[in-house]
Amino acid sequence: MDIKAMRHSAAHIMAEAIKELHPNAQFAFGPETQNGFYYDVEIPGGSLTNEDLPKIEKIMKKIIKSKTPFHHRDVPRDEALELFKDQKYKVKTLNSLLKDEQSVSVYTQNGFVDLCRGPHVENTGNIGAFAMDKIAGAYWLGNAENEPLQRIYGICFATKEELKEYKKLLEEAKKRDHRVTGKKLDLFSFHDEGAGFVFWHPRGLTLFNLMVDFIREGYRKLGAQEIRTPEILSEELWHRSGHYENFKDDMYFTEADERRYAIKPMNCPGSILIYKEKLYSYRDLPLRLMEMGHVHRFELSGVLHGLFRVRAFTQDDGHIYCMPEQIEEEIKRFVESVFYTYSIFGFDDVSVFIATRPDQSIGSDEEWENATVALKNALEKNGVEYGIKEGEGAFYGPKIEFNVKDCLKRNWQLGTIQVDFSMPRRFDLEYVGSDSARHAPVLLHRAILGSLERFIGIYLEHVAGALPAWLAPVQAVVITIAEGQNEYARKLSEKLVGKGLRVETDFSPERMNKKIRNAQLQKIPYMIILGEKEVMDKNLSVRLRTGENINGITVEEFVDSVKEIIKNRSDTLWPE
RNA sequence: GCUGGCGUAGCUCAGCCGGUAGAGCAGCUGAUUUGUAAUCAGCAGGCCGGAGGUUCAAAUCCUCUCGCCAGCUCCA
Repeated sequence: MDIKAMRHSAAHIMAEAIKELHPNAQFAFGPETQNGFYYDVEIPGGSLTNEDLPKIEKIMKKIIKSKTPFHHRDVPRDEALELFKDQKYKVKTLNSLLKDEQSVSVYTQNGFVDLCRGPHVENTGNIGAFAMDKIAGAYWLGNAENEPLQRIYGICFATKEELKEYKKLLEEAKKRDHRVTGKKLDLFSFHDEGAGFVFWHPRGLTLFNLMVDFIREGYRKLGAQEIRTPEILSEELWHRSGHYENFKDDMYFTEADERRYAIKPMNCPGSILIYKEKLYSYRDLPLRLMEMGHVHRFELSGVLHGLFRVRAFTQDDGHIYCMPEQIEEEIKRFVESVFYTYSIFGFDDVSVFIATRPDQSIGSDEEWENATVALKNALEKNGVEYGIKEGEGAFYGPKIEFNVKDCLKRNWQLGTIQVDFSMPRRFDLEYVGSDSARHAPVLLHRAILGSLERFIGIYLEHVAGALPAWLAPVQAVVITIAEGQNEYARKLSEKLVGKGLRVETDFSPERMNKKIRNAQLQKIPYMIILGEKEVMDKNLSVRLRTGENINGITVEEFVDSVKEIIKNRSDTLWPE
């Protein structure tokens, strides 16, 4: 059965139910979604509330039970205008989107008529499992200047089992919320004094820095050299780069000595200034620079969301200056690096897209065409399958996007590599070719994780806070059973720290059980339990976070095993 | 930014058709010295996000403001 048709049909049934409750309800659009459907409605002089959802659901069930057929017919536009004369949004649609159509498609069930292209299921009985979900605000045509509407969401699946599974995933996602994990594991916080700005706590910053180390290592392997550029640069620079006219509303500005400055929302202009420091030969290219660039963007208050959407973040931002014929090779190397990096984090389901020219953009048609073809060629020659995202490129050039699926099957866009012919021209970038003439290099913008902050949020949810040994801010905690072992524990801990491990001790006057519980809640990978026995035998009893016990090993055996796990960036805690 | 909801102890939350605040956990103190996810008891802790207003009286009602949450829109 076509799940899309089913969900879309469910939207019609919901509309019929709403019309039963509110005969004068005005319906806008009601499409299917990834997990169900919604319908945008306006209740003249009133509104729907959460209490209405069960009522709607009840009526929908009745309609489904009736197994009423969906009738399809094509009617002339004039007739449709008459038919929908009481539905102002349908009339608007007929007079805009469908204004050139001779006849339009109409579906009817139970006397409820809707302007709709279809397709639909045969009858209302063909709806699998559904549930009303929530009510949210929306606007006609998604524009806040237009009429406010209410978007009524439902979820719908072919079977009850799938619906149940989906609800379980939602619950699981709620449990894994990185904002909660961040608080519980004492990683980061947010404060009213700076909405959208992350405060990294000691443990969170340890994680952050370990991530940075790993990314740096990857970029080094790609032959990139790290730079750092200022966060405040003159406003004029941003006019030149084109960022000002495209994003001035989303930028922070400041002033000093009567000169206007912008807090950088992007790293490329800074990198470009370094490139312009000297004249490069074609032999120097590709020149690969990278920067852990801290950028500020004045995001709308309503979009802020934990680490996912912040107003200041760190990009693993790379800029490659190369000749056009080098693009393919650079993309090839980058793609390999991206897949490798994601696999280390346990993201094995990666999809690739090419995003093409958006409405608001700079550069000539020819440049866009060339750049887009270059991206396609690079992917095709490397056997990478990809989809197309029409009009979703950057304003200066097309891009390849890398999406991963996490363990809850949610999609996240992470990495990107973008071809840019525009910026080099705007900044008069040059290199001397083998023909002794000066040419403009191509600029490739690339990022593997995109935003470190956002990636950490995604990853925390992916692993539910249980960080692998190589990333755990505290790798092991030494837990004593009685005070008598504290001195020995202190020495042991110091020894382990000396070996390069991140180890803490728990000397709190609590029982061992409580200390273990606390360590478990902190998701610390290794708990070293010290009692009289271990002190006597000079060996260790290790409890893994998974609950498994490794008893009677020497300190050396422990260190070697953990170091091997860390070196391999393994997601298991103990060697096989 | 827009629509709707929310803001009470360090944390999670109760109290809210008005009569100046409560629980659990965490913290502190004392007792307990304990073998793989919470020992017991006591103590302390809050200008109820901020500013105005209504009222004899405001955590509770109203206005504004800041922040958070769910969406919309946006994302170089």
